[in-house]
Amino acid sequence: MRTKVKPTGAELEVLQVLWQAGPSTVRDIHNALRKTHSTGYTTVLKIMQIMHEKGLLERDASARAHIYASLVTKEDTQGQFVNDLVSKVFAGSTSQLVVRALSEKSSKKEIEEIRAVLNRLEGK
Amino acid sequence: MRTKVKPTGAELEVLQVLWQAGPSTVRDIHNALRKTHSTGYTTVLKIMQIMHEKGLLERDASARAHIYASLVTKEDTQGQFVNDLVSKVFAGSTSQLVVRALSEKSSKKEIEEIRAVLNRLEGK
DNA sequence: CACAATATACGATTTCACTCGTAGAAGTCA
DNA sequence: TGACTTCTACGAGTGAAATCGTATATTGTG
Repeated sequence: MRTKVKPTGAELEVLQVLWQAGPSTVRDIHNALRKTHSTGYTTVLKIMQIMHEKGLLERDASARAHIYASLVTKEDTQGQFVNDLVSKVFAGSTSQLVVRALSEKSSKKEIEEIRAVLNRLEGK
Repeated sequence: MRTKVKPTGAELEVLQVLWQAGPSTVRDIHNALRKTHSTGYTTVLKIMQIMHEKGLLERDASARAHIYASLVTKEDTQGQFVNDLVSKVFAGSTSQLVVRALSEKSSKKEIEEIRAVLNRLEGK
């Protein structure tokens, strides 16, 4: 059963860091995001608190600096976004999404990667 | 050159109707949306006025009931959403998006459709 | 012509995402 | 201990999206 909560843009960025770095403090996340963004510390704190309320993150509050961890996987979340896009923009057709994705950007390397995925799926 | 304005959710629904039905009045759009939604007439009107201001729609105001038409194509708009998703959720990797899309839903028919697209892109 | 129906225009409201400032608790260290 | 630093909690403000009510103009109809 998949989570019903779809992360917002800012929440997604927090999740990206957590997926990559594992359980982290607000300070950790803020430092990671600082490299590309200019959001204040308390902003990140607030977002993570809300994510905790929503059930996106779990929190270990035993230390002074709470440690947050993601409760949703990268795969599930990506799937959520894909399904949402397919239903809202592509009338439910996954293949239409793929067609559009391929005609937007299509390096030879990516096309080969995708062909390999297809072969794997069909081989079963 | 592609438009920079990304339609919102409600705006997208108006566009879907316009792409399918061609130039229409607010009444037309509202009737079409009524089947699945329960938004009031003036809500649709307001949204379309804003879309006109944003440059998403053109408007023929010569008759009393203005006739609106889309200024953006379905293909460009779909591409906008796909590119946005790829950059925000898939770290810029189109193939990762495709992989995820295929593992979410993958009927045999859709896989074949996608393979056909790949063949066309690669020049066979 | 007068009335009802229907159009646009405009503004107010609500909700949500995001932002940040400030207060106060809890550690750090000279 | 006292002065900093670094946490969390909390509330408030901003802006965008979406909603709808009301006013006013125009059209059609009896």
